Amino acid sequence: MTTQLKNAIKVKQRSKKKDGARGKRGIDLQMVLRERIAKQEIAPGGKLREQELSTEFGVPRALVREVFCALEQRGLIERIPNRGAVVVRLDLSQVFEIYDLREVLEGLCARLATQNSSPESWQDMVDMFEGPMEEYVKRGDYESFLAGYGVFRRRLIEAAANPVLAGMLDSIYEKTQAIIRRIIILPGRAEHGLSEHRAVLAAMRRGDPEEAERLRRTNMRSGKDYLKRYQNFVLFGVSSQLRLLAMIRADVFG
Amino acid sequence: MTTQLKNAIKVKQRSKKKDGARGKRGIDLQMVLRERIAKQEIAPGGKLREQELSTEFGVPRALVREVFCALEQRGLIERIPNRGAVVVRLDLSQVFEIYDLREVLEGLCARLATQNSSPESWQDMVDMFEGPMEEYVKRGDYESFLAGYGVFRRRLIEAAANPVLAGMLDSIYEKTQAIIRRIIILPGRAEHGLSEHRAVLAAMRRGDPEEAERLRRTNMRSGKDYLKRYQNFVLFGVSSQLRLLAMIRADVFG
DNA sequence: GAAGACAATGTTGTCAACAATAAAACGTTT
DNA sequence: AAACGTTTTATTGTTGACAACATTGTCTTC
Repeated sequence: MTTQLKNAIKVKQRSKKKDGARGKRGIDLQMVLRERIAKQEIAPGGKLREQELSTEFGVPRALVREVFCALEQRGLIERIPNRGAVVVRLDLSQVFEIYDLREVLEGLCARLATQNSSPESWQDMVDMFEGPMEEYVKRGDYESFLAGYGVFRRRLIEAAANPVLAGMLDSIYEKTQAIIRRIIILPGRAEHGLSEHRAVLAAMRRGDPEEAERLRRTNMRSGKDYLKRYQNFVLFGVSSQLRLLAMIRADVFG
Repeated sequence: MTTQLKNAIKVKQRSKKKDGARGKRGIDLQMVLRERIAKQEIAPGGKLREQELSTEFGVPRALVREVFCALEQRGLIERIPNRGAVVVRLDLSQVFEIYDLREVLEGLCARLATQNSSPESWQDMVDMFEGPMEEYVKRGDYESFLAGYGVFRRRLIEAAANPVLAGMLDSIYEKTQAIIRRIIILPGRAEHGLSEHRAVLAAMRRGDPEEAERLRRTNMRSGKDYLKRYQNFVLFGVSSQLRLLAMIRADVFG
């Protein structure tokens, strides 16, 4: 019976190095596909063929299949019986539903983050939103703005220290990423968002969790309102850019 | 090219009947396993062998594998490289994390449900919580109480009409189900819960979404507080029943 | 008698071939 | 020329065998 104990020890020692190495390829493939879907490199409704991906990435078809299973659970693709996998097409109502969810989840995230960390630790974020981010908005450099926002968001999630919450936020954020890129170019949205983020950060900087949650929620809700207002232009994309410009003029000058 | 059109029409006609029939076996297996895990028929840390399930249910091993993938995504099992799948073991901190989530999600659910339905439609629930449920609590019939609560909860989710929210609530509820069965037997918890549910229902009955959300959140939070108070007894189960009884006496008479 | 190497066993991961299905193309009939 | 049934093709779903791996038990050595 001593051998058993000994073996158990050996296992403990070995179990660490391999932990991360496993499904590596599978995770890689999943990440690539999630990115492609988020950036709409594969259009909504587009097909994903098993063999195609299998050969492209040099992984067994069974692995592609598993990745499909994971993506299906995340709600990014839909698998129909003998027809294969297609990227899900978000309709308007679903987007609003997701915004309702983001409202409460991001709110909770802000509250937890404020509770779990010292007020001073947010100073660098305050600085970022005072300086660089303001520049990005003025210049219309939305990519940099989004990148900065991404950093802020990840800091919040990390500080909240709630893995399940983190998973949920990830899974719905990637669904709306395509939409966000269209909202942010709307007239005044970036400026509005900037000041809202500053308000949230101010509450966090002074260590007020409840207020941070409340402000984050109104932030999300205003994003939803923007979407509601300009929904036609956001959803039907490039074809309506001209009409959008006309509407902006009417909105600003009218 | 007319043939193409014709075929397309044929497809539309046929596509309905088969939609639900597909992954039926897979979904079946998934449901069975989720139930077993929720009811702790498979203990936390227990192994799930692919071949074993494959033969037991008469399904191909690949299907078992897919189900495992889905369960892993839901966070019910964990798959380690070449060792197989084990039921995840919830530690205390995770349970509290999940309660934070339930607080905001069930709150949102109550708000949406109130917004989307007429106040009168909740009358039957009010009646249930006034009459039968009170009886169950008095008799200590916790199974019936839980069943009634389950009905209420499903009505809320259905009325909220937000599929993504529904999915999230399901996925975290089944994780806590085992815990809930231990909380409800705590001194005074069922009575407390009953009056809180009544308060939520009253707000819904008079069509006040914000108040319904607020009350539902305090309801969840009080559940969390109960858990925090009696955590030692809840987590370590039967072995501490005697100590629990002693504590109840101290709590009630002391 | 304990420590380490080594083979034995069972389980998962991978792969390739086959069957089932659905969409499309084709040909026939009216 | 349109409607219908049949065949063809492409793709997924399934099956079984095999390889890789981890764990356990045994054996040798000190």
